[in-house]
Amino acid sequence: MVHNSSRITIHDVARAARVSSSTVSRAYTTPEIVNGSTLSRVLEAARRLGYEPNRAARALATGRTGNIGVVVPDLTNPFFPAILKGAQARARQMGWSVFLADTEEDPESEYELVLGLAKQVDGVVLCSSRMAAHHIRSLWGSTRVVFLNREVAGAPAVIMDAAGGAQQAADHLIALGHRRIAYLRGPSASWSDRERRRSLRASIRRARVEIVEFGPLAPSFEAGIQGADLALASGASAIVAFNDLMALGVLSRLHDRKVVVPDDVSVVGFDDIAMAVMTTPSLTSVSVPKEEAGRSAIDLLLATLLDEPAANKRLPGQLIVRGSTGSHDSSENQVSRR
Amino acid sequence: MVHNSSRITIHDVARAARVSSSTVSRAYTTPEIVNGSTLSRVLEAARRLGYEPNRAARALATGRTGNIGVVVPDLTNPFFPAILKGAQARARQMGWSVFLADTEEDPESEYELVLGLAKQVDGVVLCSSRMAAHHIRSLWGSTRVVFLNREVAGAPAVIMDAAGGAQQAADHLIALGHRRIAYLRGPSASWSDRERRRSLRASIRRARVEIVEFGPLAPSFEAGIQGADLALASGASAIVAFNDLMALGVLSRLHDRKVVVPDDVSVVGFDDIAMAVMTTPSLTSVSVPKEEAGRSAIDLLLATLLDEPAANKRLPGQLIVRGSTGSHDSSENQVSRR
DNA sequence: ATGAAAGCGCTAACAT
DNA sequence: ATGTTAGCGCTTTCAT
Repeated sequence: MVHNSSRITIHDVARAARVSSSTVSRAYTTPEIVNGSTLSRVLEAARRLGYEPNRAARALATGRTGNIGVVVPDLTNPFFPAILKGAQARARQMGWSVFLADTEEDPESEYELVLGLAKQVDGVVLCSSRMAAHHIRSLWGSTRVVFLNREVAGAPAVIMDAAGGAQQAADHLIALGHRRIAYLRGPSASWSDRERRRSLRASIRRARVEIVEFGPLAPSFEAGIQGADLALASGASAIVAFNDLMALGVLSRLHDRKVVVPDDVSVVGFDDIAMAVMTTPSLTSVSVPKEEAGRSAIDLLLATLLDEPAANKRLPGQLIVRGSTGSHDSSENQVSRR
Repeated sequence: MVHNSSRITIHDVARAARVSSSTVSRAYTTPEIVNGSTLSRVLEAARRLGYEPNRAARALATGRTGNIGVVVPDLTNPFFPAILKGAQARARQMGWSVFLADTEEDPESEYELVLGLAKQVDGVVLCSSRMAAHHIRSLWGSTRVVFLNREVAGAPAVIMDAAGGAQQAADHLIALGHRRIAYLRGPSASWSDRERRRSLRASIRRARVEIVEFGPLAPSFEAGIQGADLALASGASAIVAFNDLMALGVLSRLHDRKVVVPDDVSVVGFDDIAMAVMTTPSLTSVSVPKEEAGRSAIDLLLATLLDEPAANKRLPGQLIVRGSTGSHDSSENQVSRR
């Protein structure tokens, strides 16, 4: 019976504070233009009554929801919860709520999903988006979009320097003496995958090594198992996997196949386990600041939403944050990884 | 400039279909009471114009948001993303959106958070809630609540038979010959932890074993490391950890301390890795259907929201789904784990 | 079965 | 600096 939520309205507060409802409204939206004493009177009354603005009403009146969406390919991939955690925390801190969506690694449903989300949010963060380019373009009219770990011409993005990581991994393996390195690819629609392949191939020019690629593969534990077999069959002595989940699959498979010859096989994943050398199971982790990335994405999105200049800025570490407008030469985007 | 979202309203559709806006509204909310031909005419017009009801307006008019909140202690704990994934998928499938919140394992902020969420959602799913009992009670007036892995008298809940799992683990270890078993406790506010301790202690009566407890500890990898040291110092030959994350920490620590004596130490965690025996690193996983649990929680919540009887029902496997009203004797709640 | 009209709680011109 | 007035887009009596 009792609609206990948001029971008391702006009018109740107005009455209690002996002002009009507009003043109460202003006290919340533009406190700087209301008289100091009236302001405190209103706020006090609101506090006393336990008033909280009704989000739906506000959304209807302003056209802004106060919500943002975060879209990930697969929540089960440990890479994304960390990002999501950072994003959610920051959003809340700024007074925004986050809607969550999991695309199940499907580019098509990612598009549908975001389209649906668009109606309930002011903007979305697309993490490791697999969306087709033309869909991305058609999205632009519906809502604000910030990408995380995907570069799209002219779109604001937070990226984790995938190329730099791959290069670092390759150098590491080459230094260990590996001359035939297998790369287990991720999803074909993955921007990070393209970057890593490019970077890996570039290392061929820097050293006498061979890169053998397998895939595209699903970014999963199971695919890692499969990839391990492929890689071993190819005679590679080192394996670079698209992400941690695959790397773990590789490790598991190597173990099952009793591949324990010291320094024989190295495995590298790209999330937390950036360096996982089989024979030294204490993993050297070159951890990417995922929560930080999530937070940055929110900051970038909010900047976009508040129509602040969204100035191009660079954050500490290997994160690259870019506004949508900046014309950036490529050297600017190559931030070395430390 | 162009507000591309939800541009066209119910009136546009009404005009196009030559009916009143009320009829259009009815076509969406109570199609059964509108004439078949008018209905299809309206729907067709809506489709043609690409009409989508405005959620904010609907929320304002009805008082229902169409959103539900899912609250977890820590997204970084791999246990929760899986649940969340299931929950989110089911919610979307039923036309609901999910708001996400991470409490950072803090009971106080969990309460504040849910209180905040309550205004934007029709109900919440509290996963492994650490909330104080009196806060839970005071919440009842604000929003509908369904618990996941926590029993609260009279509250609807989906639980994963923590006690049964612990018993199974203990029996397993006892069968292996262990006589001094360490239990690394989880957070003190955890219902699952209480259940497991209770169940573990019960095993003392079934066999001549000793249970030594350590904690409460944070449900983290780091705490697992710490716990491993404590357990080893106590002379225990088997370690049961509150959850997978801790178990992994234990495994890591044991490895670092070169505890590799065959059959010397066993480690058991409770999430995916229900049975992880050190000397047989291929983990025997008694996986709990986490996504299924998430889905069930949504189903239960929606049933509550739709004022359907929320009949007590039991799902396949070790999941126990309970409505809020059922007076259940304890034997009913003890569902054996398979 | 359908239409007319009031109103959900808030914001945003437009006065003053 | 504050009050008045119209809506925002939908649902929902109440008529018909």
